[in-house]
Amino acid sequence: MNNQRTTDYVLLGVLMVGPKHGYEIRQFLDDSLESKWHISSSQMYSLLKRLEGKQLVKSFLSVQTKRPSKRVYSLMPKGKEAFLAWIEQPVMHVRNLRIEFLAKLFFIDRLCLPGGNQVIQKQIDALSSILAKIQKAQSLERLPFEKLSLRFRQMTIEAHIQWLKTAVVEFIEQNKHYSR
Amino acid sequence: MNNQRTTDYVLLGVLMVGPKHGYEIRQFLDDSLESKWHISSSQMYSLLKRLEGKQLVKSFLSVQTKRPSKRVYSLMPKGKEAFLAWIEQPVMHVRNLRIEFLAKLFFIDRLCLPGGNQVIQKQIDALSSILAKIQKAQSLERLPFEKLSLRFRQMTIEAHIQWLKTAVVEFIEQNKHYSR
DNA sequence: GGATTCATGTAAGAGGTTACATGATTAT
DNA sequence: ATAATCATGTAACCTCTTACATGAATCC
Repeated sequence: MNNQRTTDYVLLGVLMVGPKHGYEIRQFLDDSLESKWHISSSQMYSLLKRLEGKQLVKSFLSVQTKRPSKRVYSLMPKGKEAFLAWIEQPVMHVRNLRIEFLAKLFFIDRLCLPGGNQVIQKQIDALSSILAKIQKAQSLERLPFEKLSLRFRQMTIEAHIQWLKTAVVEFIEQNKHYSR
Repeated sequence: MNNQRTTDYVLLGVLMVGPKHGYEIRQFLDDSLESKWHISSSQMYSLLKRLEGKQLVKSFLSVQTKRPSKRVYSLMPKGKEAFLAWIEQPVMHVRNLRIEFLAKLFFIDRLCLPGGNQVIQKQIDALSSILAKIQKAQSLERLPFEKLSLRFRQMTIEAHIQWLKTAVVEFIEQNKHYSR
C-alpha cells in the first residue's frame, strides 16, 4: 500500500555511493539502513531490472572465476537527477514520514549532500500547512468522534514538527564540517 | 502493506450493526468511516466471499423485482467473537495506530460496546512498553543518526499516548450514559 | 563434513487498486 | 434525454513477501 516507489529511490541512493551489484546493495542496506529499510532480495532484483528499463541505471555482467557472475549496477545521470529531486521533495503522507524522511536524512548524512537544513525546513513547512488545514477543520467540526480523529492527526503532526526542529539542531549542525 | 486483514474486521464490525448486502456496507463505510476507511468495492465483494468461506459470516440471495438481486450478509457467532477479540487486542504496529485504533473506537462508539476505557488503557500500556524499549535502546545508542531515528519513534509514541489519555476523558466519559 | 557466504533468480500468493461490464430504474 | 442510483462482479495490474532452486567456495 505502500510507499509509491520509495524503494526505487532508496536503491538509487545506495548506488549514489558507487556502483554495486545486487548482493552488495543488500549488504549495504542490511548494515546501514537495517532497521529503517528492509527489502526482500527477490523484489530488489526485479526493481533493479525495472530501473534499468527506465534508464535510471545501467549494468554490466562481471564474470568471476571462483564466484557466480554478478551484475554490477551504476547510476545514469537521469537516475542521479531523480534521486536528488526525491531528496528535496517533502513527504506529503504523514504516515510515510518516519520511513521515508528518515531514509532521506540517512542519505543526506551518508552522501554529505548539501542543503540538509533546507530539506528539513521544507518538510516542516509541508507539515505546517497540513496542520493548518486540520486546525481549520477542527474548528468547524461538531461530531465528537471526528474531533477526536482530527486531534490525533494534529498531535501527531505537532510531534513530528518538534522532532524535525531537533533534527535541524542536532543532526545538520553537527555535519556542517562535512559540507564545507 | 498493509493492515494484515484489518479490513476483514472492519467488515465484520459493519455487520455487527445488522445484516447488510455489499452495496449497503459500502454506503455505510462511505457515510460513517469515510475519511478513516476506504475500500474498493471489488475488494469488498471478494473479502465478503472469503469471510463466508471461513464461516465468520453467512449470506442469502435476496431476489428483487425492480432491482438487481442482492446478497445479504450477516454475522455468524464465530464472526462476532473474532470481531470482539480484535476490538480488545491493542494495535502493536505504531504505524497502524491511527487507521486501526480509530476504527476500533469508531465501533465501540457506534455499537455502544462496553469496556471502552479498558481498550484504551490496554493500548496505552502496549505503547508504554514499546516506549520503554525505545528508551532503553536510546541510552545505549551512540550513533547520532540512530539516536535521531529512535527519538522520532519516542516522540511519536509519546504524542499517541497523550492523545489516548484525552480520548479516555472526552470520548468514553461522554458515552457513559450509553453503556448504562 | 556441515554451515555459511556468495549471487541471482523463479513461482506463488497476499492484499490491495483501477478500469470496465452489465442492465434496469429513477431522478433531473 | 441523460445522469445517477442500485448491485455485483471480472480482469489486469501493482508492490511486496515467503519459499524455494542452484551451485561453487570457503570457514569451522
